[in-house]
Amino acid sequence: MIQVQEQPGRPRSFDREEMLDRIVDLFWRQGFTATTFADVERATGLHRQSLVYAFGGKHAMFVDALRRYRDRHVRAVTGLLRRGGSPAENIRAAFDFWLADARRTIGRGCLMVNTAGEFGGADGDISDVLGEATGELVDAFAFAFERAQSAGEIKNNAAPEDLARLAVACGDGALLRCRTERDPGFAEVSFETFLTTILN
Amino acid sequence: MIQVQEQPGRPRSFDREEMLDRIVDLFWRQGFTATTFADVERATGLHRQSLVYAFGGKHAMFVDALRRYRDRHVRAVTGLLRRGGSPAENIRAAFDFWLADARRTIGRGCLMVNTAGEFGGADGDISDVLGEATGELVDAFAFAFERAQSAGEIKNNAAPEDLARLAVACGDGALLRCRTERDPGFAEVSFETFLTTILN
DNA sequence: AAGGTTTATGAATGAAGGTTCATAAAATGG
DNA sequence: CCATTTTATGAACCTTCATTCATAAACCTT
Repeated sequence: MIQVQEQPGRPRSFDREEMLDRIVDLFWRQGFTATTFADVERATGLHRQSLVYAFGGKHAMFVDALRRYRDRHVRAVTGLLRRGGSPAENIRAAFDFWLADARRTIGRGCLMVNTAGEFGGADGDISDVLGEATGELVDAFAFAFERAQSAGEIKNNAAPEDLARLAVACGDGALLRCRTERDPGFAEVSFETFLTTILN
Repeated sequence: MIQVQEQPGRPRSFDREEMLDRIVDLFWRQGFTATTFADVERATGLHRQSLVYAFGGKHAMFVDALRRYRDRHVRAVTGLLRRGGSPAENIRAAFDFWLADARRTIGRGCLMVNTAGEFGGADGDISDVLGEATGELVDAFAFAFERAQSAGEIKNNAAPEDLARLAVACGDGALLRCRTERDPGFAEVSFETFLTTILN
């Protein structure tokens, strides 16, 4: 059971959130099935049972990690897209964020993308997180594209939601390539070509 | 050991290629790790040891399946792109092929994309097949884009190789979405938007 | 200080799954 | 027809791995 230290009892000797970050990295690198409890023990320095107490089993732990990844990475991008100022600049900033992330995490790609490939629609909890994250991303891009069109920053007159889907498809596909290749060059070129083609 | 029936001996009672097609479907649906030998036995109706004789273990079997998928699906697309006639039409035909495939194989996406997400660069044999397939695809798109530019069929003057990478990123990202969602609408919109934006 | 509650640690459990062994069957060649 | 080779089938094996049990430790409340 997942406990939250409301009742008296021995206090937790570690920072749950910090450990969750390490677990995110682990799943990000290895995927769900390839990651064993022994791996998590090694990465966190915690005992197996402590992990169960804190996160409640491997599957629940993974869903937690996925949600945290969404909070840290996906919502960072949507935040950029929903800023004020120039929407075209925000769109560029979103892709730049992805690129910076890719350069910092060589060989990992995107946990959402990797998980989609590994599970597909087989697992309900996981599909929910993936679907929500994609929806948030598409909505944020659509918001920015609509503003960009209104402001006359882009000529392309396709529906903002359609442009948004194309942007997400391009992003996901490029980040997938960042998982198999150690060189983010594919993503750099894809993004740059997308931006110069769509923006202006 | 993988044998080829050159020496005398009891002949194989099944069609190896036909069974490989069923195995491709299985891995395509479930991925590598989630697919068990019992699953393969069920899908093929063969005995476990017969599978080992014919394909040589789970890993080798998967690599075989991946190569077959490349032959059947990836090279179908590159074939379209390398046809004579209108390169713009060929490019559209490539995306149409992907769409038709997606409609026929709901919830599966693309085996190459799924595998990239599941393994990343962890496995040498698999990475080789994935890398080769991506390379062939990018080259074929670049070939078509270059011809399209020369023929004046598209205005976009970005480097053909760059447009090719963008096309592949868009394709992969959309097919990934076809794995998590049962509706290929995301891919339809992404492709259509890409084509109307890039082609003329 | 004592009871209750939560965490820490070590060990055991039990199932799942890929691989291998062993024997029978079916074909070819001399 | 016998030897050899390959496939077919059933069973056993052995590792891996997630889960659970059991006991000690730490903290809060009364």
